[in-house]
Amino acid sequence: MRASSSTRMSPWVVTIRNWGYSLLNSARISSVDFAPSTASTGKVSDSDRIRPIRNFLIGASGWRLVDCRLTECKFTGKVVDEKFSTPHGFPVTLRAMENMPAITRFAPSPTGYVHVGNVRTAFFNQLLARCSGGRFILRSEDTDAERSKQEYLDALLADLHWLGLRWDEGPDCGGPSGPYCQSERSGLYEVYYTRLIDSGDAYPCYCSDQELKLSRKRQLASGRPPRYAGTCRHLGDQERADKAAQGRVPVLRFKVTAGDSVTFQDLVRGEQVFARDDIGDFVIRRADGSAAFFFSNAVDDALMQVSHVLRGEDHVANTPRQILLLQALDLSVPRYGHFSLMVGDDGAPLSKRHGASSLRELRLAGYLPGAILNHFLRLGHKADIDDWLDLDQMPEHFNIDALGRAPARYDMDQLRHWQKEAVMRLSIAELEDWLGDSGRALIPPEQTGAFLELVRSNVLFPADLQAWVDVLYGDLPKPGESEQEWLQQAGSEFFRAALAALENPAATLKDLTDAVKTATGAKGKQLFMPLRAALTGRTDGPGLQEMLVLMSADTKRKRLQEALALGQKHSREPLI
RNA sequence: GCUCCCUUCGUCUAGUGGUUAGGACUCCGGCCUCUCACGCCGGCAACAGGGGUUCGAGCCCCCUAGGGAGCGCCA
Repeated sequence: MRASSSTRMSPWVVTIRNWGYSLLNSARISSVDFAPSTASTGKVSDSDRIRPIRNFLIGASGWRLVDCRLTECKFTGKVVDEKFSTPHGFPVTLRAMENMPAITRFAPSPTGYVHVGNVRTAFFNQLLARCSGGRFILRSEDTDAERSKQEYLDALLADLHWLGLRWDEGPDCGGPSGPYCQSERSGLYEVYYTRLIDSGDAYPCYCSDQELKLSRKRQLASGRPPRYAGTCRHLGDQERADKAAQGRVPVLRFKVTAGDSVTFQDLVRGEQVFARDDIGDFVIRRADGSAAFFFSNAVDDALMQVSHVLRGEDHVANTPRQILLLQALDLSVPRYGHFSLMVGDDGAPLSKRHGASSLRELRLAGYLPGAILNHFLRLGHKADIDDWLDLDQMPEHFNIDALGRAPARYDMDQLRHWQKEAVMRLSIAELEDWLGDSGRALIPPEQTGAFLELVRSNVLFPADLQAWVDVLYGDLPKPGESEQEWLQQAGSEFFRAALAALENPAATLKDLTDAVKTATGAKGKQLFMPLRAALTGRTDGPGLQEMLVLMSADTKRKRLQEALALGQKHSREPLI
């Protein structure tokens, strides 16, 4: 969904909080809406936006104002602050944020089926792009030739597509900044390696795996954090030649020189400060010549003009490295935002034992895209409404400021709730897909629609639907305990009477109950439950009359006969 | 080991010094109803603990506990 910011001018919402000692003053002004009066003239300047609000505030002289913020915008753009004082001398800050299109990306490694945590990342990035009228890019980070597989990339694209996500640029659809697989971009990286080497920001490192491990161990043992010791930093040409002559193949390391700390404004966590001493020199090109994550990820973001990098918390500490790298290369630095990771229902990191951890598994289990999306929209993110949202409505309810900093538990109860909602919104055609060939074969075509409408509120997954197909058109499973109880309680007279009423194939539920009532005197639950149990094999489900209409006379007769047989076998026949 | 981050009902969360701490899911009760579900109405249920600061703390500061992340030729 694309919305240009000029046509999408919803009223600005101003929240005003008052401040004072008196309880009489403790009421809260909720919010005030301002329709931008100059919207029709096209471009609206910031001062035009702020003026009516300021006039209002000054007019509201009964209030002591501390802070007044414009919160209409969905994400942080250019921030315009205007400070002034009320007649009471309290300072007021107006903060207007100008909407800017965000170019976002999702950059997975195709080393397996896409994990639900990554799916949420992709989803949030798409929402951020859509809510600002920007672009969403999909980039495959397949630099690890060992683990990356084409089949996983195909599966990833298919699964995300199934979910309903759409990207404007990607490996399957191309785009202006291609190629979109890093394995095909190595040529592009050469110029940047060279630039870093020439500027002295990168150097070859000949340390072996063992040497590095040993060094790390030593540092750890002496209570210091494990960092690259800088062994190869100051190697002279001769030393390098010697190492090379020994057959050592160097990696390329980025040099993090001592200096001021690296600072950036995180979109969700606020200011982040990292001491340069805490960042060791890191590898940007492996011995086999392939690009390391820090490098290719950051360089590609810049080359693809990504404006906002929204990713999981696990990348926070990577960010200063990437910023340093981009600055050294004189490439543009995107805004970064790190939201909390998703954890299992026990608070531990998501893993196999928490059940479905890949999107593929959820899909196979029968979960619907809308259910997953509605759940994710509210996991670690506060949507401004609790009701169901269609995918195309979601961008306007996404807010980067509403992203959480605390880990969010992935809760199946909540997912099931959204699944229920999703099933209720399925079209008949979509429900029909759930039937499968075996189900379709059993149902008379003219009844399909009525059947699906009838049972949908009792269905969560395709298997449930299949069960109802069997109830109405197929064979019943062995009756459960509570069903048996009802059948035995009713006795044979009960079912003989029902069977007699079925002589008329068009007999309604009322016809049946009338006949049984007359014969046995049963009423209420004693009357209906045995009938339900006998005819459907279960004590729950849609309206019995509605089901009877769809069932064939044969089926009904057969089931009553079975109930009769069971009743005769088990019940104590009346002595008279 | 070191650095950083997080902690409000069982769960997802609202909350930016004065709130009867709000909503959603789950659960329970009621209505509807032949049953279950749907729907509607209602209920249970939380500020991790301890110290400060303040007239007043869920919100600010410190400590403790618990959880998470990072410190790779993984991404």
